[in-house]
Amino acid sequence: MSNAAEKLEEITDTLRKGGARITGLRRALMGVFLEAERPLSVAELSASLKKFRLTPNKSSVYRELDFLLEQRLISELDILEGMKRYEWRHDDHHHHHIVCSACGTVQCIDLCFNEKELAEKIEKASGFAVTSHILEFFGKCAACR
Amino acid sequence: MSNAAEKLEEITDTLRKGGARITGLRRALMGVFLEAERPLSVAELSASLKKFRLTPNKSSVYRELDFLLEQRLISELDILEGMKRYEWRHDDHHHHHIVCSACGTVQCIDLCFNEKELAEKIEKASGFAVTSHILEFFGKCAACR
DNA sequence: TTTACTGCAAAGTGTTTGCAGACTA
DNA sequence: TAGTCTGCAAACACTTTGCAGTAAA
Repeated sequence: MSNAAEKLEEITDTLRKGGARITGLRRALMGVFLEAERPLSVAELSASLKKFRLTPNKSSVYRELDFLLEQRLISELDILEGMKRYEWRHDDHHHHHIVCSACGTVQCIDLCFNEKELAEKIEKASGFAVTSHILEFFGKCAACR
Repeated sequence: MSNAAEKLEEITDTLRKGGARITGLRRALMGVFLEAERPLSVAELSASLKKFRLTPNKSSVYRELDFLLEQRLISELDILEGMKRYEWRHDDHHHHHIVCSACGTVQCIDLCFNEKELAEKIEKASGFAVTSHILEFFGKCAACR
């Protein structure tokens, strides 16, 4: 399906209207993100970019990630790895992750858990106003078991 | 209450029997942890140690944390801060945290949420065997609102 | 042509390691 | 005394920054 390609064109148009330029790195990075179904580390992103015959400097990658974060096109994830991961904000769809402690892979999962109820309880009990949360599971993936 | 002091003596005895030595840093660090009711960063730990007139080298602190982790006396927490936090394993009591994005403080909270049920669902759906999880809330604490 | 973006090198964090010396038991 | 622990300095991994040059529109 060319759904990803269409989406990419739509986004680049918007970005251009905002004064941004669509460089090879930018287009390629967005392409990688749009196809990925899990959060990627900077190392994984750089590796994927090689498929586009791009070997950008790591500072460019970090700067591009900052840009995409500012545009709220991707989000940042930090889970006990000593490095961050980034994932496309597909329709801003909230979800959680399962992290395999054997192979290190991070996958996305949909879950319904009583988050609103919990946030209310917390606010009543401690006066803490919850604005967001993270819920991540660790264990062994099917392949590693 | 001298509960903490008693507990400390009990632990040091056990550690000594295991061949470990109870140095000033070790005793002080355990003291800080036993009194803390929230996860502490290395910087916070070092600051607290000054109260015991101790200004240990940071590598000693990290090594001591490794030791306490090995002994399963503390646990490690990693949440979008670019640094780790450590907390005493009070009776190995599982709990979660609320992180204030204004002042950066991390507090512990007790919660009952359907974690076992969720783990089962995940296993059925993806074959992923869940062994642990983290659930952290972000927002503004009562003092910062 | 304008100015957003890039590469390079250097610096900044948080953390780890090797080694010689200090201190607990 | 024996062996664990410590301080120091240097190295580490990941990330950020300054600056001069490149390229998108």
